[in-house]
Amino acid sequence: MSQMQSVEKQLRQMILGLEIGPGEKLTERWIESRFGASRTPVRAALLRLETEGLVGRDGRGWTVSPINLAELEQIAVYREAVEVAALHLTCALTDRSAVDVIEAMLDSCDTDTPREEWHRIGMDFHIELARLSGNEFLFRAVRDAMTRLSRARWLEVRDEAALARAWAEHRAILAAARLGDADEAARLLSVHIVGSRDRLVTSLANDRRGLRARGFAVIAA
Amino acid sequence: MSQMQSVEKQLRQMILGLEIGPGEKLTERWIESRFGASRTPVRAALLRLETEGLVGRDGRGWTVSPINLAELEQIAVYREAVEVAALHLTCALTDRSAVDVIEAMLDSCDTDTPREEWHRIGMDFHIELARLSGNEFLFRAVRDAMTRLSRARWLEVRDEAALARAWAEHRAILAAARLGDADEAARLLSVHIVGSRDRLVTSLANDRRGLRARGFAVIAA
DNA sequence: GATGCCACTTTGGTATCCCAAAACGGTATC
DNA sequence: GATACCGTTTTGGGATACCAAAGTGGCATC
Repeated sequence: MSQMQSVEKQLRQMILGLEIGPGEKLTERWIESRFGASRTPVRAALLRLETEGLVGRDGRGWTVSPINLAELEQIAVYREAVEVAALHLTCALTDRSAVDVIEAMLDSCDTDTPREEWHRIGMDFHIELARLSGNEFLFRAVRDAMTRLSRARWLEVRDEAALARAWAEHRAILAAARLGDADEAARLLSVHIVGSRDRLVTSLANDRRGLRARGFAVIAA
Repeated sequence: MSQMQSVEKQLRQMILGLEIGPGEKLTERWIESRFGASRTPVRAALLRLETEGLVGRDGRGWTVSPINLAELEQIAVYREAVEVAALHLTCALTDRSAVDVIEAMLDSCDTDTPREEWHRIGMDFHIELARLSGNEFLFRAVRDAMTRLSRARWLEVRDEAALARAWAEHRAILAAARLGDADEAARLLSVHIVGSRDRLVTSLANDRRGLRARGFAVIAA
């Protein structure tokens, strides 16, 4: 793997894993020494992460994107549009057996499963469901949206009740999709996305003080 | 403006204007000498254009993305999802007077207007309409989708009848939006997008031979 | 004439150097 | 103690040097 890909991957992982806090300043030289690469691949990685919305410009320098509650709300609307469209396509397929694979993903989580797994699979559910549509653009849109939501979702995953609820909703969506009931599946998906957004924004707004205390920049809605 | 932005802008313009043909090979050294910049800004520009889908990797090197009919069809589905969602938001606004500005854009085109203007305004109609929604993600999705469609649309703009039809459909969409009739506006928009896609793919499939003769790579649906 | 092979060239990936501008820090001044 | 000023350091943007690998062309061979 090229250095550029390596730096990009590791830096993304650190940002998404909150090892580098939202709002934190980044310098190309720090990344360079941290990962043992020269500035050329570092700059390439930063340019990519910028288009993903994970880092941004702060004047002349670089900053890890803050958690932005207004942005989270807009992403939910965006997700609703693209995920519902993808789900309609999937329900129109004659062979919808692939939903079983996604159901198996959900099943693989139990009480012994670490938080990181719940977090990842909660996102992959939506991403893989979108992939089934066969539309590359809808798929990428969902994947990119989930990436942007990833950091904020670390909070939701700490709430057992919210997690159980999300999994139940995921299963209901799959059940409707398996039957080919596009309208019902889409309705359930919309409710799920809007509900998740509300719970997420509410708990973030409540925890805002705590997040700030951890040095995380949080921008209000 | 930085060299990077300058190179990116000029290269994008050359690609979108078909001055560099779809499928053509690019070397960093050629771009470097063509625009009088060093490889650093050239590289940054290529990385950006790659995320826009205008250039891609061909093994180790760079290639101007070919015209891909299958991709055009998928983009239409994606556009339909995001543009309809944006239009619903716009129709829900209490102040929809901004649609008049968009109508004025359409009015500015007459028989004396050069093809380039029709082409640009035909895209801006959709982009600006999405911007009215106030949702940054829907807006960017539409803008990026139109960018990807831009090159293929050069063909449609040569067809007077198609142009007149598109403009009439644009006006009908605005009329429904002005009244706040979201469902009717969305229906008209869907019909417009699907119809445009069909006409575009059909004429591209027909002209495929001619395009190939001009050295343009065209990938079938 | 077709084909395999080798030397040379070109190319993207990387490291490093230079520069102007911005950020920082210390000091003198009020 | 606050503040304005100036020299130093740091930083991102750009240019260039170097390298390994892929590509190219010509020559020898069959």
